[in-house]
Amino acid sequence: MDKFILIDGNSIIYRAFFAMPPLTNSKGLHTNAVYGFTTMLLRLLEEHKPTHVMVAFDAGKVTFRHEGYQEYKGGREKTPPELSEQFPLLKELLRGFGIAQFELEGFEADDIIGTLTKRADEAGRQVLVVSGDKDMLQLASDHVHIGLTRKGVTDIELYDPAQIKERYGLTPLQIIDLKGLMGDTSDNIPGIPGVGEKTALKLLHQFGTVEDVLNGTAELKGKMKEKIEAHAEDARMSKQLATIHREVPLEQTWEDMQFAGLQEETAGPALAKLEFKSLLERLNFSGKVDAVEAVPAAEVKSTIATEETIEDLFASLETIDVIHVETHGDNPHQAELVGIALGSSEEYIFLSPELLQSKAASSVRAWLANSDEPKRGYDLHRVDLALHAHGIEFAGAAFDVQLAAYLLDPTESNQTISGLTAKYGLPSLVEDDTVMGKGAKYKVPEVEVLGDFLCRKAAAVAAIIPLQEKALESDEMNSLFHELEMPLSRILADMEKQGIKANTADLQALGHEFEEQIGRLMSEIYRLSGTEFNLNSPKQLGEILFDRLGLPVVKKTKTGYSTDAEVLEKLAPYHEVVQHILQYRQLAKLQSTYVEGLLKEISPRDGKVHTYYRQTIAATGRLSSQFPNLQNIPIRMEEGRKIRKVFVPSEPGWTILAADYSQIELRVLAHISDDERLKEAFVNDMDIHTKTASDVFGVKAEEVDSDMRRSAKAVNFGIVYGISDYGLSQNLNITRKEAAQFIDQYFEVFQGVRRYMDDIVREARKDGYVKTLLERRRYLPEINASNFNIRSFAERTAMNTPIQGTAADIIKLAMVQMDEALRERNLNSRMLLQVHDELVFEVPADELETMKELVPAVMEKALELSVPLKAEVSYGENWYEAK
DNA sequence: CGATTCACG
DNA sequence: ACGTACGTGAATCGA
Repeated sequence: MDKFILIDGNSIIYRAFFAMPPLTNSKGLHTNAVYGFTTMLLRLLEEHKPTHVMVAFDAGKVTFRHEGYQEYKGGREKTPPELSEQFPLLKELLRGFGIAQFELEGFEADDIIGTLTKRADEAGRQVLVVSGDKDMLQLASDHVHIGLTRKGVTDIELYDPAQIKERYGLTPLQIIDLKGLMGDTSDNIPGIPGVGEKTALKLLHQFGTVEDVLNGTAELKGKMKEKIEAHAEDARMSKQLATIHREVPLEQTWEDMQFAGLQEETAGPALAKLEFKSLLERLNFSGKVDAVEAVPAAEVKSTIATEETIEDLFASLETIDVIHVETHGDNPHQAELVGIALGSSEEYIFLSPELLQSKAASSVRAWLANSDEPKRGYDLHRVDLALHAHGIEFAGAAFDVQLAAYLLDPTESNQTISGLTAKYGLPSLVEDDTVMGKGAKYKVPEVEVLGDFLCRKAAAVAAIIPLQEKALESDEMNSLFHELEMPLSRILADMEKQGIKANTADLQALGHEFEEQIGRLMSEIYRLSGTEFNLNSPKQLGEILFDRLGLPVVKKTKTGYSTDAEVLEKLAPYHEVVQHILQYRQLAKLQSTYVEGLLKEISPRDGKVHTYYRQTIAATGRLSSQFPNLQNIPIRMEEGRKIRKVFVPSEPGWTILAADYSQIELRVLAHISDDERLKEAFVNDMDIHTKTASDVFGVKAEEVDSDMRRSAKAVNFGIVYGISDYGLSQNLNITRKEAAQFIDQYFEVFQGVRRYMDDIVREARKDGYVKTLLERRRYLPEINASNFNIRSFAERTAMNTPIQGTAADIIKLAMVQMDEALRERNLNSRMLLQVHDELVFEVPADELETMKELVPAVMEKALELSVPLKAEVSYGENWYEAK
């Protein structure tokens, strides 16, 4: 016999949300309510083995109930965004489960269920209704049983008419009268004030219905009588509101609810996507996305090559397009090679580093170096550098799984191969740590284990690729990936291998200068504070300044007194020592990070520093630089700027040439906001801060003084960062109110910018992500957070990311085009560094004139915007001179 | 290993 | 009322 289960979706997900502790997936999406719902659902399916299941949802904001009573559900708190974002997740999961979902514009879930149960009564079908709402009891009959959640969601109490009688002494229909008298605060149904469940039950036992109670008030006396007579109309209306509508125009039929049991192929991926690992296990589902495409780990064929077998093995592989090179060590220029696996789909061979270096593997090395042999793998940029460091050339990177993962979600922190197999529901991979250990315990296992492990990694990469290709296609990032990031990855590797020459002797000399000054400052500070202590310890410094010297506390940190530069500036007038501490801090930073730090990074082999650009870190699409960081070499302060003198050309007679974009972020903003005033400023190549000041303060450009320009500059920065009055007030040291006025005036003038800021936040709320001009995306799961701070942060990010990210897109384009231009013209000049809006080259004397024109020209036409891009070029004997 | 500070765009 | 400007990496201290 058929068994039907009808679930009140809204009611249950609400219950689940408040019953479950907070739970978020790796993307930051809340999943606790869906989780609670799912556990309840699975239990129902197991216990009742239904043949038909349906989940009903409310649809539309205004229901017919509002027509008679505007305040219906009025007092109710707005659905928390942490819950709202779970509705789409639940609906997708139900699709994966093959469970019908009904909704009807203008009606609530209980009306749909009311209608279906009436039909069930008429047709004699056995139905179970599941809800968290007691109102549902009014639907009970011999055919219709009601399951109400009890504490939490998985515990369900079943009611038939007999049990309702036992519990309340009422018939199912009298449940409506009960609510008519009591009301319901959660739905803003008034009822009769002062009448709770006890009184209402007594009245109903005595009279029967609301109408009978109202007609029979003569039999009552005292306060009770007065209250009921005064609120008779409320009671009638409340009863009406509590009555479930049982005749809605529902087109779906019983057939539409058929449930054939959970299918692993669809339910598994749905659960995997939500990261409900415990439920996958409970159901014994692997959670793989597609049984056909997935490579069962057990089927990977791995062969360990030896000097004797490598030639034959290599030749016997039909196609080789996947490689996995395992390296060890953070700095790819110094990384050890652990092993290499190559092959395709399910068949791989493994080579030890020794074998790869040996004469026997020369054809493998030739294949690696051949750019016409496309290679797909994980973090090929690192592979390229690590192999290069061991004298093995690498070319032909065609698909980098890490880079694709970064584009698909640049904030994903676990972009490892095993993280990706989990994300895509592929057969799981043993963690690196498990096989090799980590930190001091790191140990390469014996070759059989290692070879098998690396071949499995390669097979996992092969399985991930088609899924990423699909995702890149649907997110419209094919061109960004294949035409920008992949080519750039090779260019970065070239720049890093090339390196930039650093003059060790000059750097050491500078270090001696700093050393001397630091020594003087230290003794002076100790003398003035009357004691010796560890100046590098903010904790000890705080004790000296605030406890011993009694200076006023300006700001505190989580752990104690704050002693940062901003605080010290404010303390300077109180005590002579503070100025010295500021100077000490500055020099100590230069000494430890830029002199000592840089000296450690100069390669003894070629006297150069080889940084490593990370292409998959910054959430906005920027690069970052490590070992050493060459994107934060001092420039703002003269003492620090001297560090730049040690960066020199690597060939005698050559020149360092640098070109930087002028105001690229504000130009990007002018383009994407389409603000007429801002565009006009750039079309006419005006000084943007002066222009902003003159517009905002309403004075002529000539009348803008340095203070006004400074304020305007701060506002422009604020705009790019996603402005807030608080941030601006901090920066300009003015009150929040004044800052707010500034911002208002700015938006009054630059109305297109205001519109952009409003639109982009709205877009982020709607889509859950923002995009750059080249379709790079960044998800902002916190854009709907209820916490003000968290939400505000996401809103500023929504405003800033398209600007910073598009600027990053543009300079990356310029780098790819610059690389082509150098090749086309057979130039020997080399691109060495990128510093977000600046490119640094070394240029032979006979190419200087060409490069002075070429570099800015390429940068300026990298991407056409509605305003011109401007690049300014300079050159000299070292990086300091190229200013 | 987290917190603090500070260098850059 | 809420209390942060956006994006990074490196050095140092101290639990």
